[in-house]
Amino acid sequence: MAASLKNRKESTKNRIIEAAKALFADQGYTKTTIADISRQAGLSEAALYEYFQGKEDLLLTIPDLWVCDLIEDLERQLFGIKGAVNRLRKYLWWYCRRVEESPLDAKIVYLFLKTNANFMQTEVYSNVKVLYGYLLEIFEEGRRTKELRPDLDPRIARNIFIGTMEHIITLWLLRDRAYSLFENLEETFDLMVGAFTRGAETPRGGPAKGPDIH
Amino acid sequence: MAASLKNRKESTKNRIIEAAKALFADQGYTKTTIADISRQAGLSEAALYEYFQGKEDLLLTIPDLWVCDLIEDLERQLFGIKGAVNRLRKYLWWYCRRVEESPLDAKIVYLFLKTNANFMQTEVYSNVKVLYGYLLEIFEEGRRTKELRPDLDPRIARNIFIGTMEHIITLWLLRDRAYSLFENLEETFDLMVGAFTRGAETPRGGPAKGPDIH
DNA sequence: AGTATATCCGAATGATATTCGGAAAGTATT
DNA sequence: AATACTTTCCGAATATCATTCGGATATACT
Repeated sequence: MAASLKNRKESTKNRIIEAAKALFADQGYTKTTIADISRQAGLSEAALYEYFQGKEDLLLTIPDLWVCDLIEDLERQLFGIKGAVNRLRKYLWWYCRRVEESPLDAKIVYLFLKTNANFMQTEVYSNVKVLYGYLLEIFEEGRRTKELRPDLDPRIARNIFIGTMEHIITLWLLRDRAYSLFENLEETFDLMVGAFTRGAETPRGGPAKGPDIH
Repeated sequence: MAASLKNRKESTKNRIIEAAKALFADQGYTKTTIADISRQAGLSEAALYEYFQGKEDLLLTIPDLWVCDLIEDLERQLFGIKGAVNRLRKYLWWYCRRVEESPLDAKIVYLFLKTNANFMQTEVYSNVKVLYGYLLEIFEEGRRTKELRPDLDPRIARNIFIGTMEHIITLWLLRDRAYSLFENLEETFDLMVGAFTRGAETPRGGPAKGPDIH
C-alpha cells in the first residue's frame, strides 16, 4: 500500500533527523560524522543518502521543520489577543516556551546555522524573516493606536526586542540550560516595553504622562 | 640574532593568520581548507603545522588576538569619561567603530565562534566576559549615582544592551556590510537609555520626573 | 509466483586534516 | 671558514571522513 510505504519512509527519515539533531546539538556540526548519525539511526551510511543529499542538507532540514512549525503556530497563538503590548508579551512568552520545549532545535538554529556561509540564501532564513516580521506589524499597529510612542521606529524597536530575546536564549543555551529561561523575563520585558511606551498615551500601569521637557 | 629570528617567525605566523582570516570570513570555516590557507600564505601545508596545532587552533587564535586588543583599548577609551550614560554611549560607539574597522575579525567572532562546541571553555570566552563585564560596572555605578533608575537590574540592562548591540552587528555582517553600522545608532541608543533612565532623577534632556502612578 | 520498486549495504572513491622523516637554510661556535 | 646546532620548510605517507557505485535484499503489486 502506498500509505504504509510512505510511512515507513517517513519514519526512517524521522529517525535520521532525531539522531542528527541530538548529535549536532551535543557535539556540534563539524565533530559529528555521518557514521555517527547512521549508527544512531540504525542504518548504513550509504542508506542515509537515500533520504538526504548530504550532511549540510541534513543540517538545514532540522531548523527548517522547526521554523515552519513555529510559523504555523504563531498566528494561532496571537489570534484574538488585543493590544500591542499584550501581543508582544504573548510573542515573547510563546517563543521562550517553544525554545524550552525544543532546546535541540533551538541550539542548532542559534549556534550552528548562521555559521553556514549561505544561510541568507536558505529557505530557513526567509521563514525566520516571516516569524520576525510579525513583530514589525505589532509595532506598527501599536504606533497607530498610540499605545506605543508615535515616534517609535518599528525596525529599531524590533532590533531591540529580537536582540534581547536572542541574547538571553543564546546565553541560556551556552550555559546548558542550567536555569529557567523565564527567570527575570518579566523584568526584562517591562524594561523593554517601558522604552517603547514612554510618551504614549496609555503606558503600562495606568494613564500617565512621560517626563515633560519644557 | 634572536630578535630577527623571532621576527621572522612572527611575520610568517602573521601571514598565516591574515590568510586564514580572509578565507574563513569569506567562505566559512568548514569550506576553507588547510591547502587554501597555506597556499595563500605562501608555504606548504606541513609547514603550517609548525605554527599552529591545527585548523581549530588557528580559528581560535584569530578572535583571541582581536579580543585581547579590544580589552587593552577599552579602558583607555573610557578613561576620563564621566557619567553612566556618557560611558554607555562611548562604549557603543567605540565598539561599533572597532567592528567596522575589523569586519573580518568581527565576522569570525559573531558567525563562527559560538558554533564551536567548547567555546565556553576557551580563552576567548573569558576575555569576552571581561569586555562585557565593564558594562555591569557602568550600570552599577549609574544606579548608585541615581543617573539610572535605582531599581535597575544591571544584568538585565546588560542583556538588553549587548543583545541589541550584537543583533545589529550580526545583521550588518550577514548583509555584507552594505550600509553603515552607525545608521540609526543614535535612535537605538536613545531608546535603550530611555528604558534605563526612566524614573531616575536626572534623565537625559534635563531634570524631569517619570510618570507618576498614584 | 513473478515482476517491479523501494530500501538497504559493503566496498570503492575522493577530498582533506594531520603526521613523518629528512632536506635546506640560517645561526652560533671554534 | 669549517663545524655543529637549530630553525624552517616540504614531499610523501597516513588517517579520517563524506560521498558514490553496484548490486543485494526486502516489500508491494499483478
